[in-house]
Amino acid sequence: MTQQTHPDGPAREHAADDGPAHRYNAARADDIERRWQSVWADRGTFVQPNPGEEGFDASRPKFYCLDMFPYPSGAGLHVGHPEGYTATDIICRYKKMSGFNVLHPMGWDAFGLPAEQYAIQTGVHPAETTRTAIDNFRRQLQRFGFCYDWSREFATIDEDYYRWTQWVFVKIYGSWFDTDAGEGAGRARPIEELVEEFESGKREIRVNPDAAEHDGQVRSRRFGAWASLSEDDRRLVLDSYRLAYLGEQTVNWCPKLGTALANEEVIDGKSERGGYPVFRKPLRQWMFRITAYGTRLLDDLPKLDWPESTRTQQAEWIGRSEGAEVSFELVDGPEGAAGELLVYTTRPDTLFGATYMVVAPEHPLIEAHLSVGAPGADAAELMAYVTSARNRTDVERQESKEKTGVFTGIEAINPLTGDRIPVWCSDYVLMGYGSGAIMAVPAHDERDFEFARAFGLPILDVVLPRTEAVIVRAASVATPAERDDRHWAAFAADLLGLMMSDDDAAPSEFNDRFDWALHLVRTRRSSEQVVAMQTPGSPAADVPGAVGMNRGTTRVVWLDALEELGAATHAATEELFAGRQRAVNRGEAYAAPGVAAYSVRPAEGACVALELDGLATAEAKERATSWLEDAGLGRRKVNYKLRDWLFSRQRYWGEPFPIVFDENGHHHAVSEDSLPVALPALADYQPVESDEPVPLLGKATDWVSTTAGEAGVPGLDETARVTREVNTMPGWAGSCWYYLRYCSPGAGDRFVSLDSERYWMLSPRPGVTRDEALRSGTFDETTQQLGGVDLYVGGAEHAVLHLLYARFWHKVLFDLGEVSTPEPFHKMFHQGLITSYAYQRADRSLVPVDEVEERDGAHVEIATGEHVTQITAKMSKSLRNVVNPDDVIAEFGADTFRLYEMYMGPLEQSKPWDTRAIGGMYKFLQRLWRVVVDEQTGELKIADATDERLDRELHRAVAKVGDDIERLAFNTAIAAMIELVNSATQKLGATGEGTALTREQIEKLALIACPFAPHLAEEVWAKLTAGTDLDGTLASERPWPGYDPAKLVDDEVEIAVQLKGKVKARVTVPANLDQNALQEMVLAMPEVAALIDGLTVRKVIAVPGRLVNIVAT
RNA sequence: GGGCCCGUGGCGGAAUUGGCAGACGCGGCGGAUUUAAAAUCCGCUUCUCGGUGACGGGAGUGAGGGUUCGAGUCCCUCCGGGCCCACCA
Repeated sequence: MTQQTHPDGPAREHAADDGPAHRYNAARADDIERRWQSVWADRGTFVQPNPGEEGFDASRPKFYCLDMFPYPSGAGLHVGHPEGYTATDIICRYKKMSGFNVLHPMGWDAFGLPAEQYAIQTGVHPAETTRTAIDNFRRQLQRFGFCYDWSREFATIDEDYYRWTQWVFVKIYGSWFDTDAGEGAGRARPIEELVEEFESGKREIRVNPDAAEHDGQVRSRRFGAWASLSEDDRRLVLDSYRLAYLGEQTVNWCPKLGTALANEEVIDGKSERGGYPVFRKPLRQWMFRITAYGTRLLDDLPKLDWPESTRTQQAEWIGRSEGAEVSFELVDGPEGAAGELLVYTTRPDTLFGATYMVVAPEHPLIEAHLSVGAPGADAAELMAYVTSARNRTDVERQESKEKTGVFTGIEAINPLTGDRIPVWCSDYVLMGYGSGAIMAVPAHDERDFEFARAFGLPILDVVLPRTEAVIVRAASVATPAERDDRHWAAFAADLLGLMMSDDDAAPSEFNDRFDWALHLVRTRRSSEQVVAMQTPGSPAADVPGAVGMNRGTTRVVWLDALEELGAATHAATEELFAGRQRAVNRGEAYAAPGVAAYSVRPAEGACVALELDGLATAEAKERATSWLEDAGLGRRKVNYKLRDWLFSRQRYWGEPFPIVFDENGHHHAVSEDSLPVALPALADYQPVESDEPVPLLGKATDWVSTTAGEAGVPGLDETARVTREVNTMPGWAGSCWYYLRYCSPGAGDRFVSLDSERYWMLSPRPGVTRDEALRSGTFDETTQQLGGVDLYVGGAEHAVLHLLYARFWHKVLFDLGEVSTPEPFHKMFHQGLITSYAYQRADRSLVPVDEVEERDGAHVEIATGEHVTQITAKMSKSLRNVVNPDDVIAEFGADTFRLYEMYMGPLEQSKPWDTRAIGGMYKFLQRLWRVVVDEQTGELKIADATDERLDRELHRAVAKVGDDIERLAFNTAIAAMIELVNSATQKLGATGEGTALTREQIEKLALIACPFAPHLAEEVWAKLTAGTDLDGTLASERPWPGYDPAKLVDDEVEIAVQLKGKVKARVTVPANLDQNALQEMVLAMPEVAALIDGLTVRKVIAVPGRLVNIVAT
């Protein structure tokens, strides 16, 4: 007998059994669920009025709970969608029952590449396929009985919505980032204010020095009075400040998708969508100056209640680093080019060791140099290298980390050593970061080291590794006893351990720190920081006098030190004792006594001497930077990995830009009241696969070519010919602000109504009244919270995409006074992935689930009989383990589905789908039903008398379910209800015909079950209240039930009696005993006395309610 | 290569603050009911040793060590798995 075990195996028969007339089964569930869903819809149960609207209750606190709105695809909902949606549904229902005004909306993220790709495949217009998909998604979501306020539904493709998306773009376009405003952190201001500052002379007229799209030459240009400037010059300056600008930059170009992509959309050098190759290509595109917000996006992260991993990911993506920009003088630089090469470094302290320089293939210096024939280099070779680097995809660039490069023929001068150093060209330097050029310090940078080794460039040590530094120093101070062969290793290792510890008490200067460590080692004081190494068998234990740090570094330090001092280098140690010098690389020598972290060579020809000897890295960096600034050779600089956000796509299915170009090619924003710029209905939306961007909207020639009057461009003559921008916005645009629109989806005069936005987004926090929060502006100093959506649930895959983009838009809107909070999402939660079982052969290849069966408890591939191992994998078509929610609902009902997904495990964890386990939840609901409903008659089964034990369990369940919902632990909440129902079932007796719960108890049970299985709960509630005062009320509208705290504690508790930590007995004692009384009572008990008979009691630990631990020997 | 997270029965998981490990569910085994089956209800189900049995002994949260009266939980090392980032100077 074999058994199918794969998840989507044959339908389970028990789900469709006949049974008694009123049994809870799939047919009944279907009937109940559809009936209550239409009742909720008809009554508008989950319609939440806004402030000022009829039915709005201002006395209630608010709760804004947001789901990531889905991207409606043709495939319909998969089982991952309802996981997060059920979780928020439970919370919202609970919050509503607990007296909150709950905003819980749903809508559709409907513009974007996949819909367009799908349309191209099927030949059906994306507008049509998307609408069909939305209808299907809505039907599926409504079948779950989710408590969305459907009156707030919208799709990002609605003209009424994207009109405002375009409006936000115009706002950002019309803004600049004033780095001096906003208490030093910077703030967006309207561009008109910048013009005023230029006109009045308050601000020097020059190109924005932080603008990534301009090189140093443009940046250093000087301009005359504003009134005297040409239109082109004014635009050059203003555009360099605009937060949305047209910039020629090296971008990610994906020929297969026929569009450019943002950095965030490129993963491992391939497009996030489709996995197609991506090239670097200079293109003129719409960009957002998100880099201007780098500091604020980073600084506000710790104030958010977000998963640590997501905050870390964003912080790393923003990638702030502090360093210096250093100018290197070029020897015989190309004509016309500035005679300097600017680099960015985080280690200005290693400037002594810069033995060559590298520029990116796209660096302007190369272009200029080639244009004059690249003297000093093989011009053909250089040209070939630059060309091939450009034609390589990112994948190809990353495939081999082997360093390639060409000497440019140019030389520069190291300002500290005065050495002439060569300038190379290599693609390991990226044009997009820093200045696209580096000073190479091969001794202390792994990449520079590899490059230097590959091309035979000099390597010069300038930072003495800590370990070496300590050992060298130790050798110079060691007493004869310490130099004793047996003690030397221990002595040096102890010093190392202390030097490398992160102890706060340790001095920061290398020399002081060394003395501190030396003192501790010599006095052998067992302070809190220093504990003896007690590991038997460890190397330390064999070394006399060993002292180690009880820290993570101990063992590492030890092994390092022993290796350092062991067989390999013992001879070198001997040399140190002899006071001989230690050679390093090119024959440079460290001074023997007093050697510390740094070794400095005299700076031949340098104007000022830079002394770094003995400094720790942080201090050396600081001193080097100051020196550079004093010498006029560089400046302090903060850099970000974050690049400006490429915002245009050459595709059809997206929001058109509200931008036109006049006959001079100047861009103009469309006026607010001319919005929306409607997407033209293109019949031919086939993309053109090309090496050059061919925006599809170009095909709509009538639409593209229009007049200023037609397009609604203020400041131009009505009849002036203008051309529309033919790029479209990326799929992210609509999701950047949808959570705001939900606050007032119908608002016609504003993107969101002021009052609604303030109410739903600016939450009063615990201890702060709403009025106080409003008065204090936006930031709540007391709780350090920034307001925003109270709970946002969605996948972790958006950590650096949607969640970063939305924060950026929100901050701009905040700066402009359009929204009241600096952050959009206060609390973020990621639901885990729902995976599925799959099977793996011995060679790790995968087998689809339907080709595997279970024989004698082992999984076997049917075709070959080969044993396979069960693993978990992402659901995929090829593994044939995708589960369709519609099928599951048809077989068990939505309540069972909801319960099952919530019961699988912690919400944030990824969990495998197990079709067999669904039956468990189905049976639970059947039992719950049977406990209160007579399966023969359909009448309620109401007990006359309260069973005290059962009542305690009920109160406990009420308390636990409420607590567990608050902390999003739905699995344990459900377990508590199962336990209660199981107890009640037992009370029914063997025949199942008895009664278990009183009317009041059934009420409570129905109410706590309501957030989880709302349809079943309503049905029970309706039966219960028929003919009473509450007739016609809904369970969903009732308050969350209370419980009696007195019923949570028992009079007596069973505690464990431990003897030396081992449980030896269990005794029952009164629950209210304090520690002393408990100890006395337990020790006096005969069974305990027997335990300790003949032993001496050394110590007794009594923990009331838990245990008594007796230490006796 | 770097960062983050996780290892608990045959499986999913529970143990909220360092205090009786394995709640609850799946699967499995046994029983009641039934002409029979399904469904339902009840019981058992970490491993191991001893005992016909009620029961008793021992071990046990990836491995090893540490702190503690007491460790799944805290610290260290190692092993295994997952996720994210990845030439960012």
